[in-house]
Amino acid sequence: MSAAQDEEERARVVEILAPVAVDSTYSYLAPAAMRLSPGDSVTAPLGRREAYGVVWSIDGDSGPGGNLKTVSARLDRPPLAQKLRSFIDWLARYTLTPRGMALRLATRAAEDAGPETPRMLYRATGDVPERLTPTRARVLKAAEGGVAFTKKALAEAAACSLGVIDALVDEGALEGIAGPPQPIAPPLDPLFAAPALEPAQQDAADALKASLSPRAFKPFLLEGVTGSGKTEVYFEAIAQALEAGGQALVMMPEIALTTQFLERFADRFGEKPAEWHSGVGARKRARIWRGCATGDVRVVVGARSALFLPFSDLRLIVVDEEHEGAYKQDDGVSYHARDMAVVRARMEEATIVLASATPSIETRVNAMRGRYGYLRLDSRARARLMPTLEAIDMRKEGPPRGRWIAPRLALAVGETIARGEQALLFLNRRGYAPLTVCRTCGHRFRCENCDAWLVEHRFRRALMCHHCGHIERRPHACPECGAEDSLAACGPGVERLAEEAATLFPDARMLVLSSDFPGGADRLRRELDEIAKGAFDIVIGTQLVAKGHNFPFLTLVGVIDADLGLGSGDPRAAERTFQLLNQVTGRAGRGDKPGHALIQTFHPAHPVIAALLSGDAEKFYEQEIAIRERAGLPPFGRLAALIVSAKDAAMAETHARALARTAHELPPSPRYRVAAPGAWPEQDEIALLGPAEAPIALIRGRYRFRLLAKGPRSADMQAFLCDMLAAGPKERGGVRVQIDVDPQNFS
DNA sequence: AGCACGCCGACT
DNA sequence: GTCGGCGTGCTC
Repeated sequence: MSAAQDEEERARVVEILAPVAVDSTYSYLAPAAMRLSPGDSVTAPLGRREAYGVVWSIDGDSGPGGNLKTVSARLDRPPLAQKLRSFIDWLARYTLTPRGMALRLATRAAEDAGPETPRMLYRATGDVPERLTPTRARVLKAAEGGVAFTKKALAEAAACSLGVIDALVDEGALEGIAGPPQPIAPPLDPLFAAPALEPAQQDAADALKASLSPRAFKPFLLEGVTGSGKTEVYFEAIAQALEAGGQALVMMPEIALTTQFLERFADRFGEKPAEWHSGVGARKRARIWRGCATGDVRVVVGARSALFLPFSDLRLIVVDEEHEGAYKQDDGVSYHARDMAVVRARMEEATIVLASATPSIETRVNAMRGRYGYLRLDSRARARLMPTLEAIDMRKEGPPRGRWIAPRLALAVGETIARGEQALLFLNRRGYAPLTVCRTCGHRFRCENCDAWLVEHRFRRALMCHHCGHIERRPHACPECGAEDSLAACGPGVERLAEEAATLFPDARMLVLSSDFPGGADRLRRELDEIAKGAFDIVIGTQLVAKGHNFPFLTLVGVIDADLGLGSGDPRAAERTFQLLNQVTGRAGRGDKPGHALIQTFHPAHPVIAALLSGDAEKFYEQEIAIRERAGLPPFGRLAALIVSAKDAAMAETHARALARTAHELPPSPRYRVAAPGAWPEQDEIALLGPAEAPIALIRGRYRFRLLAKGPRSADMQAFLCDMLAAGPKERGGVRVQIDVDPQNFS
C-alpha cells in the first residue's frame, strides 16, 4: 500500500457540535477522503439515532479516547463561516446555554434543507380523462397550449382545488415536469427610487454611508420622533451595503407590522426583501438560509431568529424599534436580540443601526457616552407638525364618579368627530373592569393560581386572569357571603370605556381594539385598514394601537389613564410608560392636519408625565439616568438576576414558588435582606417579582447570574444561594453561575 | 433536543 | 396482570 493510499484511508478525529442540549463537542472518526473542514454539515450516530451536526474543529483532543464512532456522511450544505461559529460560541457562553442549543438557533432551517428539489410544473398531455367533469374541463382548458404552470396557478385559473389537479395527473391527462430553479430572491436595485431627503435625513444617511465603506464594526443610534423618516435614512445605508456587494439584515420586533414595511422597501429597491419569521414555511426558510450563505439573498427582514442566518458578507444590521421588549427571548435560549445583534455586527465587522423614536435608556447612554455614533432627526419630515400635548388634571377636572372620560376630553372628541376626523381613546387595559368586589362583604376576586385580580370581560361574561390565562364564569352571587347582585366592577377597561363613549356619542362609529380582539389576526388587519380609510370616528384601544399603523384621519388622542403602570414597581416602569405614551400621542396628526393629545392624569407633575407634556425627551432621559445612577441600576450598576428556565407557565410557577420559599428561608446576614414580595429591592436585597416578570426572580447585588435548574429543588437552591451570597459566583452541580458580562465589553 | 429507562396509577 | 404518565439521565 502506497503512502498516498494510506493517507487517503486513514481516519481523522473531528470535533462535532450537534444541535442538542449539550455544551461540548463530540469526537468522531472521519475518513480523510471525506475531506471535512470546520463548518461543514454532517450526519453522525448520536445515541440511538442519526443526528445532524456541524464540524467545529479538526483533530481535537477531547472525548473519551478510543472507541469513537464514525461520521456517517457529509451533507450538501454551505459551510458555517468561522464568524458565525464564533458568534454561536460567544452567545452560548454569555447566555449560559449549552453550545448545541445555540447552534440549533442557526441551523434549524438547514437541518431539513436537503438539496434543492426543483419546482414541479404541470402541462396537458393531450390525453382526455375518462370522466371529464366540468371542473376537469376547465383545468385542461387552462393548461392547453403546451405551457407548463404550477399546481397552484392551474388551480386558481380553473377555480378548483389542488386535488383536481392531482387526480388529472394520476389519470395521465396532465404531466409534471421539473421547472427551472426559482430565483430565491429577486435582485434589488439600490438606485431604483432614491428619494430626496430632508437635510437632517441626508446628514444621517451620509454618516451611515461613510461608516460602510471601510469595513469595520460601527454601532449607531438613529433617534428620531415618529414621522421623522428614520426608515428612509437606513434605506440609504442598505443601498450603500448593496452597492458594496454586501448583505443587510433588518430586524423588526413584530412580524405583524412588516406588511407595510415590505411595500415601502419594494418602492425603494424595486423588489421585496427576503422575509424571515416563524410564519414562513420550512421549505422557504431552507431556501433563504441557503441563499444567505451563498450570497444570493442580499437583504433579509426578519424577527429575532434572523440574527442567526449564515450571511456570507453581512455589512449592515438595522434593529428597528430597538427599545421593544419583543427583542427579548425568554423561552429556550434566552437572549436579547438587540444586544446580540451588536455582538454579531462586531464579529462581522459590520455597521449596526439601532433605530427608535424612544430609545431604551441603555442604548441612549451608550450613544451619549460616545460608544455609539449618535444620529438624531429632531423634527418630522415634510413639514408634518408635532402634536400639541395638554394634561387634564383629574383631581381638578375629572369626570363624575363611575365615569372615566373627563368633560374636556369629551368636548374635544365631539369637536373632532364633528369635523369628520378621528379620535383615539387610549387605555392600556383589556376587558371591562380590572377588579370585581362584593359590596356586601368586600370579597375581591383573585386568580387561584397567581393571586392576581381577575379582570371582568363582560363581552364574554367571564373573569380572566391576565397573568396566567385562567378563566372562570362570572357568578351572580358572591362566593364568599352569598349576597345576590352585590358584585361591583371597579375601574375601567377598554370595554367599559367603549360603553361610556357610546352613551356620550351615540351616533359615532366606534371600534374597540385589544390583543384579545375576536376573529384573529386577519380580521384585525382588515379592521386596521378600515380605520385607515376613515370608517370609524372613535377608536378605543390598548397598546395594540400604539404601534406601526398609519391612521391618516386621526387628529385627537385621549390618554385615559397616563398614570397606569407608573406604580408597578418594575424598574423599567418609567421608561416603558414614556415610550408607550410617546408612541400613542405621536399617532395624532397627519399631513397638514395638526394633532392634539389630551392626557388624563392625577399626577401632572410626575417626572414622566411632565417630560411627556413638555415634549422634552432630553429631560426625561436625564432624569431617568440620574435615578438609575443613584440606585445603582443598569446600565450603571449591576443587576443580579436569578432566572429559572422552565418548559411552561405551570413549571415556572412551581419554580418561582420554590424560589420564594428559598429566599425567605435564607439565614439572616449583614450581606443581604429579603425584600417584600413583589417589590423592587433596595441595595443588597433579594426580590421576587410577581407573575408579570415570571419566571424571573431578581437578585440585586454584586453579581449577575442565572440559575438554570431542572426542578424545584428547594434545598439545593437554598444552599446554593447561601454560598453564592457568602462567597461569590461559582459552579455547582447542575447549576451554573457567571459574573456579569456586558455584551458591548466583549473582547 | 431526542430517546430510553424506571417507577407508580387506571384500565383492556 | 399490562399500558402509559413524565421525572431523570445520557448521547463521542
